[in-house]
Amino acid sequence: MDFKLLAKDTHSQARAGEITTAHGVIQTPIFMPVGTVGSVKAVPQSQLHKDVKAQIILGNTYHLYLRPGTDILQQAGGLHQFMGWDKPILTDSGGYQVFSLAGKRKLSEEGALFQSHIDGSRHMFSSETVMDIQRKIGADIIMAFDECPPYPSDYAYAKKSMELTHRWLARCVKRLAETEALYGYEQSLFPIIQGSTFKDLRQISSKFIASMECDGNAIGGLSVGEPEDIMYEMCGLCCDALPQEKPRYLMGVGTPWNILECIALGVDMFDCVMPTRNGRNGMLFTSKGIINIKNKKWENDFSPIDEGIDCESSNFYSKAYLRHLFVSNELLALNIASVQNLSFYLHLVTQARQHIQQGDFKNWKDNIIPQLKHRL
RNA sequence: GGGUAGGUGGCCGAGUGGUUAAAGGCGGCAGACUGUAAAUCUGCUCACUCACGUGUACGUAGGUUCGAACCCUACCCUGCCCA
Repeated sequence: MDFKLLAKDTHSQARAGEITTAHGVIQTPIFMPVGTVGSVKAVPQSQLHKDVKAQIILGNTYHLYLRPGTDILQQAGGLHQFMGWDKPILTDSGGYQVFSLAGKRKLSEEGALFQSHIDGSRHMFSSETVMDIQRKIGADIIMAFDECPPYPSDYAYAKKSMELTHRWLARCVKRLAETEALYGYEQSLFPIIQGSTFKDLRQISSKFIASMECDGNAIGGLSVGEPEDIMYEMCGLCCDALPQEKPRYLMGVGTPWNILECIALGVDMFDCVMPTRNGRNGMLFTSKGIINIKNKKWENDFSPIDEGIDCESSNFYSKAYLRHLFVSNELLALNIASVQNLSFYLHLVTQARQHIQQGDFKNWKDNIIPQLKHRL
């Protein structure tokens, strides 16, 4: 994997760059749609290409391991082949499931003992198993196994958890070095900064993560319920401590304005379930603001969903029609809303990139954010 | 004409003397959702009042009772069966 820094904003830390992987180029800053189980929910691969213009998508190690399982993925020749996606893929390690499935797991030095949310069966996830599974999935970018502590966490717990994540990281790096890619192309490991909302822990973690000299670095443990300003503070602090010449990935963030603010702090990559999940629940992100399409006020609004972006379904279908599909529980609603939101997110980061290259990103961002937050 | 079952809030449907402004579902109106256990979850949904509360409500009209959606009488209406 290769990262080229192409431009820097004049009044912020925002950067424009280019990541080159075995499956193609990613122009940063970038938003990566989440496709947990090998599917960006409700959106076919063809639309990810044509309408959303996704450059890279996410998969999840924990979920793919449980279903369809590594045997099937290996037989298919890896996740790219299996799902018919020839652009880059990033897999999360299952570290987030250590957090979100907290009730179904036991932590130890060795790793996390999970109870499957599907059938209750028990599975041990460790640095080694997670690296091996990600070899079999075959994503271009793979994530280190980490613990994502909840918010709020007390200092002692946050420190202990961070140190565990660091020890797990060392094991991930070692395991990856001892094994080979299965499908003939390189896989890059990204380590993850933790440290909850404590500045000194974030500093320590950033330094440690950077010292591993991986191809890129990730900021984890944010957007788990903490106030936005704390998230920005932690994010900025991590970015400042990370090397310039490597991509920075802020995991799980966020709203459109979160993304712009964090681009300004120096983040290059984002992922979030918000555009897809909230879309399926009737919340639309558009270039004019936020729409709850189930609300009665859209009943007879026959204007296009969002004319501000270059996406066929956003221009073709009306708000009134999409509302009708939601109210009628029609499956097409889920697709249109998800495609709208993802297209908007990708459009937003593309615009951000252009403004960074022009050097006026900060000004543009400050002007556009009130509009992004505006509820229509 | 005879018999029989039944008429409950926008709809369907529980409830058969007090704890019932009336279960539950649907429909309706809002809100939440941030490395996906999520096509999910949470409120509200008779009227007036910020609220305490008050007033109307279980086909209609009477009656019994301290007290009725629930018991009695008459009437109206609906489904089904027989002529």
